[in-house]
Order: sequence, then C-alpha cells, then structure tokens
Amino acid sequence: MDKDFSTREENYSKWYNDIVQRAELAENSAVRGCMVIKPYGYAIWEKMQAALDKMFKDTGHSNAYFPLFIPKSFFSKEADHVEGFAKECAIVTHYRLKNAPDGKGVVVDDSARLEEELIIRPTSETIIWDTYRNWVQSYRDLPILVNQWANVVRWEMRTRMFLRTAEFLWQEGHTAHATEQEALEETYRMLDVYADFAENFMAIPVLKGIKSENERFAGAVETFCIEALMQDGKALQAGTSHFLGQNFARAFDVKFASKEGKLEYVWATSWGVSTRLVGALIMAHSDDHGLVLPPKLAPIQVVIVPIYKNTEQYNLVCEHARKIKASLEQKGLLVKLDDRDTHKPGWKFNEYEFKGVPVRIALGPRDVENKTLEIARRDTLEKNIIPADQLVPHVEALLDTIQKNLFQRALKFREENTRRADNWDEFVQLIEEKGGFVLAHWDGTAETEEKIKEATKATIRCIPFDTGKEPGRCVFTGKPSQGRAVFARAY
RNA sequence: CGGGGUGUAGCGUAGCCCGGUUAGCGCGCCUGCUUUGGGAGCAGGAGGUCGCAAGUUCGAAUCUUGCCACCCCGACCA
Repeated sequence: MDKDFSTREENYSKWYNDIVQRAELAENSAVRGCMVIKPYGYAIWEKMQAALDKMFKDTGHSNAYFPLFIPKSFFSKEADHVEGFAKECAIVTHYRLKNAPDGKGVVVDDSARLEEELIIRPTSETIIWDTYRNWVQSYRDLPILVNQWANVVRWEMRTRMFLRTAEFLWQEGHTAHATEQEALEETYRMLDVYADFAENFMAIPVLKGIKSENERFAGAVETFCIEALMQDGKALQAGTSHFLGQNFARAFDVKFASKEGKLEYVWATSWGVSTRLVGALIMAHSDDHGLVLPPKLAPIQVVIVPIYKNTEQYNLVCEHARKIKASLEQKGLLVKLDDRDTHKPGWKFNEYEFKGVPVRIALGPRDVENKTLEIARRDTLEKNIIPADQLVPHVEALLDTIQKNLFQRALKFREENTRRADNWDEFVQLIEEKGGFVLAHWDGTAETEEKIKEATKATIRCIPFDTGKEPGRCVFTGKPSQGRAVFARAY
C-alpha cells in the first residue's frame, strides 16, 4: 500500500488531488500550470465529448476549427472583451531561435520579432467574428451554428488540476443570427443542453440562471450559467451560455441584408464547457475510496476480476469470464476482463475502486461450480451473489440504478445545503460555517455584490430562472429587492 | 506579486535545533519459494550529485549567504 486516501473532511484539496493521482486521471507537467491528461482521464473526457457532440449535432450545429493564434489587434476591437482577458494572455512575440553565442543551448533570435504579436487564444470570439464577416452577406447566410473543439490558454496565477489549468480543452459554440429573438432562443437552448448533460450524463444537479453584471462574460450582454454544488460546499460554474447581442458584430463589422433590404448587424451567442467538467465529476461523486463515475461516462462500466489458485483454475475461470464479457458487450456495455496474473484479486478490487468503475464482477471456481457471480456496485460498495443466468439483465438494471442513485444523492446533498438568509448576521454565519448555496435578497448593484465578496468571499453564482418574484430587503444594504440571488463561495 | 511552509531513492518520509563511521525506515521495484474470494508472507537484492551554488570547518544532509523549484493562504479566474 502506498498510502491511504486523505478523507474529505480532513483535507478536501488533498483528497481531490489524491483521487486525480490514484485514478490516473492526470498529473502536473513540466510546464507550470499545465497538466498532462493521462489515458484514463482522457477517456472520460472523450465520453463527455461524444455525448455533448451528439447533442450539439441534434440541435443543428456543425463543428469547425479556427486558428490557435489571434492577432493582438483583434482584441482591441471589443472594449469589454479586451478588458476581461488582457491580464491572462500568453503572447507570441518571435518566430525563430538561434544557437546561443556561448554555444550552450538556444536563445530567442531578436531579429525574428513579429511585426504584430499573436495572442494564444483565451477564447475565440475575436478570430471567429473576424471570419464570420466574410461568411455573412444576406439573411440567407444565417444562422451560422458552429462549434469548435479546441484548447485555449489563460495564464492563471494559481492552478488546480482540471478546475483551473493554464491550458485547457473545451468546446466553444459561436452562432450568428438574424434576429435578437433567435439569438436569445439559441442562448437558452444551449443552456438547456448543458443542464441536460450535467444532470442526465454527469448525474450532477445544476441551477440554471443569469449571471450578475460582475460575473458576466467580457463582451456579453447577458450570461446564463449552470451552477453545481461540490461536496465541500463550494459552488462550481459548470457551463456558460452567452447572449452577445450585436457587440461582436459591431466590433468586427458583420452586417447582413435583411429581407426588407436593410443592412443590419448580426446577433450573436457563444457557449462553452471545458475539462473543468471532469473536475466537477470528481468532486461531486467521489468518496474516501476514490473516484465514483456515473455509468454513462465511465470508460469501463463493468470490470471482471477472475479468482483462482492455479493454472488449471485460471484457465477455467477465464474461459467463463470471456463468455460473460461477450454477453455484456453484446448489449453495448464497456467491459474489461482483468486477467493479469501479475496482480492479486484484492489489489484489483482496490484499483478499480480508485478508478470509479461502476460495477465489478468477481468470478472464482466456487462460482463456476454454483453457477453464480459476485456483483459489487461502486456507489454504495454493496456486494451481492446472483445466479449467473440473470447476469445481463441484472447488470443493465444495476447500471441504470447507479446512474439514478448518484443523481439523487447529489440532489439530496444540494437540497440539504441550500439555505435562506434573511439578514446579514445569518448570511455571514451560513457562508462561514455551513457553506453551500445561500439564497438571499440583494439590491441588484455591483457595488453591493463587491462588498459582500470582500466581507465573505461569497459571490453571486446566479439569479435562478425559477426563483419567483419575492419582495424583500437586501441582506447587506437593506434596500428593496425583487427576488433572491444564489450566493456561495466558488471555485 | 505579498504572507507562510517544504525540498533527502520512483513515491512517502526520519535525521537538521546540538556538524563526526558506510544517511535510516515504509511503500514500490528485482530474484526465489509459499500464496491468490478485499492492497500476501518469508528470505535475499538493486536503487541516493541529501534542490543548486558559494562560504565556514580537519570534517556539512545538518551552520551561513545567495539562487531555484514546488505546496498552502491571498490578489486573479472557467
């Protein structure tokens, strides 16, 4: 045994890092702030990509690809946008190296300075809208419904695996529309897609809502988001969908001739989710035994561990195991038979627990004789002996049960950790002592939000869509408020 | 960039205050035998520029100075 897992209560941050390491999801790289995503971690991301990509296609979108480099001047065209990203950009200034004068290694060749610096994209609105100008002339060219799977770079001061890395993988959708109405509908539609994905694939309940002015995307008219609650009581922004109005169309001069023959600016949206979702998955479901994956996103849904004492038994048990594997695979399940002779069963049990494999089947000579199997589920760690001929329907039903149970468990957690605060003392106490989502009245001003943040580190995660109108008084200023906002400390 | 901390084998660490044989231990790794239904046992073995550099000293992992790296807490943020 290397070492035991840290527990969630002891040190949440260490617990999280242990899981990333022990489940072989990722590791720090030689480049500060950047991580290496290992094959198992990447396989989870690929499952997410596949599900999301299908949802995008089902809603009429196509994939395309735009350059990694963005000319510096593009950033100056939208004032809020440049303001929002200026402080975290990686910049390419030269295009050549040369041998060092002292013969030791290489140095930047000063004579190879770029006339205009290139920014490594922190997000692609600018390069995409510069391109869309050429794609749009008439209302017949609209809408443009394009998504890009790419990497982006944001030079963050402090990084955490998956949650905030200097380089991260994501998808960014960028759409162009003839009318404000249509663009708004698209913004809502994609937020719904994200919420659907979070709840039905990741098994993480999310709040849908609008961002306050402070938290709004740089350059957007309105930002919608899904917010999830992690097990340490902190909130995580899991996805955003932005209504960009005509801001980028004006900045990049993207106009079209309408049916009425008038020249108008195009309406825009953009929306994205990133590898941060892998971090959300880890933090939402894992326990002190390691990662817990929802079946729909598990690269291995069922693992079979053979148990044996000698070569004869090994051959017998593995023969049965291969048949079991084939019968499950016939139903489209992702099954791994771990027939390695280099590790013992107990070792393997632990390993697949670290890795969050939803269902484990143990199969030994005793089972072959009795025509039974031992089935263990990762979410509750329960073990059962079942008749071998019931295996396939049993596993199918169990995977479904686990998927639903994880969601219900996370939902229960969120409900237990969502509280109302009606005055300042209550608010501070809840944020400090309990964490979680705190629903409170707020006077609607950026200044008040800023002061609340300074005092408690809590920010407005969103103003939920489904919060009804409820008159009240701001917990900080006492000024009138129309409804409650969701406050929390966030990642 | 501020405040704190840590650098010793692949990983985790003891030793440092108070300088002195061959730098100790656990995990992992290699070999052999016995094992295999929840991280096996025994025996043997390999593996170290003690973060880097300079200084003090007969002698430095240990003391001094400088540098570097990483971690935690802030500021920044998906």
